[in-house]
Amino acid sequence: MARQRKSTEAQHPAPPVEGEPEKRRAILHAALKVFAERGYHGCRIADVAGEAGVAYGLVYHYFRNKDELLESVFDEQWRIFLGAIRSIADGPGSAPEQIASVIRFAMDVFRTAPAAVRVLILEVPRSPDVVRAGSTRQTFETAMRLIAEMVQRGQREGDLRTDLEPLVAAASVLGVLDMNLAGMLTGLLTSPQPTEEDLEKMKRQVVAAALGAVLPPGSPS
Amino acid sequence: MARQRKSTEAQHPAPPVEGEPEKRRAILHAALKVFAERGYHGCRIADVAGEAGVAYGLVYHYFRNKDELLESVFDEQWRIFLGAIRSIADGPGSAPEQIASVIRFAMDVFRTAPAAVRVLILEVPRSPDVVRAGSTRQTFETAMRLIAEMVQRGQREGDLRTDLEPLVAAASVLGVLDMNLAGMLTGLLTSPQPTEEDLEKMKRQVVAAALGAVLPPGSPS
Amino acid sequence: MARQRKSTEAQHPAPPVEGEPEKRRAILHAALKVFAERGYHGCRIADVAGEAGVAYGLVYHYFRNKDELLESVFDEQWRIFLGAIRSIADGPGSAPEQIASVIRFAMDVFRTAPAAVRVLILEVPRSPDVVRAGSTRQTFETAMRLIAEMVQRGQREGDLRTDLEPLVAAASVLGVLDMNLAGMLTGLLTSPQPTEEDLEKMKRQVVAAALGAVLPPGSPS
Amino acid sequence: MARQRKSTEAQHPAPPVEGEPEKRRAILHAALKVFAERGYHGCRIADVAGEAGVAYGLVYHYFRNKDELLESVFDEQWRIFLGAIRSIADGPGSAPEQIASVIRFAMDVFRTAPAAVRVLILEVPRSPDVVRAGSTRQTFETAMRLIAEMVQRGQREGDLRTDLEPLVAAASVLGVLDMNLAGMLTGLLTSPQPTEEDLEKMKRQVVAAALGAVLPPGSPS
DNA sequence: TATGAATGAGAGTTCATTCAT
DNA sequence: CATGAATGAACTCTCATTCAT
Repeated sequence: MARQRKSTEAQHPAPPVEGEPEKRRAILHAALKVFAERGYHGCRIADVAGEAGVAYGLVYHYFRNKDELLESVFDEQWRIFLGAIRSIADGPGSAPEQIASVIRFAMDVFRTAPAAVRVLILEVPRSPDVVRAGSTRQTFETAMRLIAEMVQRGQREGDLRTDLEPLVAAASVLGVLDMNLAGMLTGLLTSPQPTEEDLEKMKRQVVAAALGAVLPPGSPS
Repeated sequence: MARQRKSTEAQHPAPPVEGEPEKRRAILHAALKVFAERGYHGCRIADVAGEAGVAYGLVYHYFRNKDELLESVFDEQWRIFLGAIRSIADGPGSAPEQIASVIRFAMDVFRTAPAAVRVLILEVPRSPDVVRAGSTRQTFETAMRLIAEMVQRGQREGDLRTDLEPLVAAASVLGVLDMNLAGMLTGLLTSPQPTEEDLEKMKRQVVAAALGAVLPPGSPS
Repeated sequence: MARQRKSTEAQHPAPPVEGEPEKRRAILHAALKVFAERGYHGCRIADVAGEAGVAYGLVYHYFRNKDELLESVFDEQWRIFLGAIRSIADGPGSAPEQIASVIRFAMDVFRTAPAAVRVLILEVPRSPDVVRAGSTRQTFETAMRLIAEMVQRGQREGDLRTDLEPLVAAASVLGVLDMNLAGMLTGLLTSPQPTEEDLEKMKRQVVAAALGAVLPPGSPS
Repeated sequence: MARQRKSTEAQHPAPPVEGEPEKRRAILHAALKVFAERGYHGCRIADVAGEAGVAYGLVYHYFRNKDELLESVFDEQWRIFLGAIRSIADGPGSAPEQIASVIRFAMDVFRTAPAAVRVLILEVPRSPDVVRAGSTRQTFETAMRLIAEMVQRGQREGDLRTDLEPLVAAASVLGVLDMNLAGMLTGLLTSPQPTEEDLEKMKRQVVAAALGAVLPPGSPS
């Protein structure tokens, strides 16, 4: 299982798939960048091709159409995130510790690849139905369900509060993560180019808030 | 002071401003609906005009262009939400109680006007920069700051945990709310047309999760 | 004959017709101004109404449509010019002297009402066929023919060269006038706001050039 | 020096620039025709594309927008005229002879390419400011200045009257040419499809009139 | 593979004109 | 007379997609 990643370290840019044409990678990479900068509708095929240093028509050689291109971008990014979640879930630690790891992973990725995070956080849930309904939607739900399973285990083991349905708890954890990342991206919570120290402080707080939402009311932090 | 609203009950559709032309209202109302259904880019002026039962050009009689129209929609919806938050902040109750009231208000609005919520939650951040950067952005930040002030008071009075910066705490509360609403809108957390009972249950859980994120670790629910 | 003008002095703005509604005049006056500033296609009914300080629809009360409005503007201005030419033609003086008077009159008008000249010189031929084909065209041709008649008399009386057909001679005279006025309007021949002295010098030269075109080759200036 | 033209013969349609895409030429050619027929505002991009037998969007592949397209048409036509003037100026002959050549050249072009002349004479000075202010304006002024330089030489050499400023003299020459061409175009001076003989007669007369405007008063024709 | 010319449906915007008051 | 809301046809420009080379 070459794609299985055991480490939870942020890994960007995406893993080079052996045998994948170099220009295809370039296009995908450019798409991520342009997409992050301009959003789904503001990003034109011409921009992507230009950014990739590739001819117009080549994009259509590798991708059926715009939607497929962008869905590929989503998928790739999510696959990475999903892989990390799976690794964490399969690894050791109590449910709260695993949830904290997931949050930390996401915050770490933000440090090295804010563009990717911007796409995942801000654009995914806001793309047209074609994309939303496709594999991306499924992938997003998968992430949610993986977290929900963690929660379920935590509830069984008495580490997490039981008055929240697992999916609601998972949504709450991801919501805390999402909105804080959005706040960082838009410069509301940190300066647009935060220092390492800023990021560490944010990481601690976001972990604390996310766990607070799902820990049993009387439990110590 | 007719505009001052003391109740936190959901109030939709938007208050009729006296002297405002009826057709302008119709256009605004139609825009909200079409916008919620199709998103910013999927919604064409022709659709709005059609939905409002009004001639194409009239939209341009009342609004300079598409951006301004949609910004007006945003503003109106946010103003309502903001008004509610202000009323709650100015009213009685401890910080945690006030925060719970804000969440409950938003969940109540969802019951009566899911389209409005869909627009606020899913569409606002995906809109083009013109809109994002305009008054909408400001309005959103204002909401965040109002919650942050509530948090600050709660921290002073010993009701809320002090290890979170107020803005981070506010982002976390809104994140929990946002992601759960998004989950309801997309049918992930509830059926697309949830029953009253479903909604009540969701409301309780979301309030619990949001408060959990900001209450002191050892405090009872 | 109140409209018959014996003097060749520039008379602007146009003569108030008794019984003509004041607002109609205002509209006509505004149309001349806006038209001169923005040209036929750049001039919108809204601009004219705004400039006249009058409601939108009132323009359509007094004029059937845009073409008729602008044709009225043309007509009025040309009627003035035509009236002057007729006065001159009916008055004393040899053909060359009369032609010189026509040129001087036009140059004088430019001094007091450049907007009117701009419309007559630059806008008439660029207008849509409806206008060109209408009374304006006729009026323009009338002016040409009046000059041609002057030329004819001059040829009979031995004051003007006979190797030019009268209409060609007339076109040449008007051409010299037209292009020099255009050069003044665009700032190519004089500064955009020429002094009195500049204008006097231009007047002398234009008269000299125009006459040169039609005088017999060997005649003294 | 392929582009250098020593002959003053009318050369239309425009010279094929090697390496220029065929369809670009077709569009430019169609634009000249449609433009001449309908004028700047009456000519729609769809018409041009249709006339060129080309898809709508291709026009925008080669030209940024309508203004740029039409400015290109202007420029090309003027460049040809300008080239001819330069050739004449650089060639032999006294100033009056050169001026006569310029007039004859223009009249010859009219015979072979009335559309081009219509555009240059009737449309250029009447286009929107964007165009007027662009390179076209400059080109027009260049033509004027070239003639003015001819005049200046003629004045120095005693062939032309000295009581006219060179630019005024140039404007007068071009004015005679312009108004007579306009008269021919509109059918006022000749039938709309004049015979060769008509044209020859017109040519002689226009040359005579134009020279008359600038020759010393007492000089023989 | 790779290129970029070519296509054309679609959307936003303008503005002359009408009409109820 | 006077107003300005209401209408909708027309036109420019964009951009995803195709295709010949």
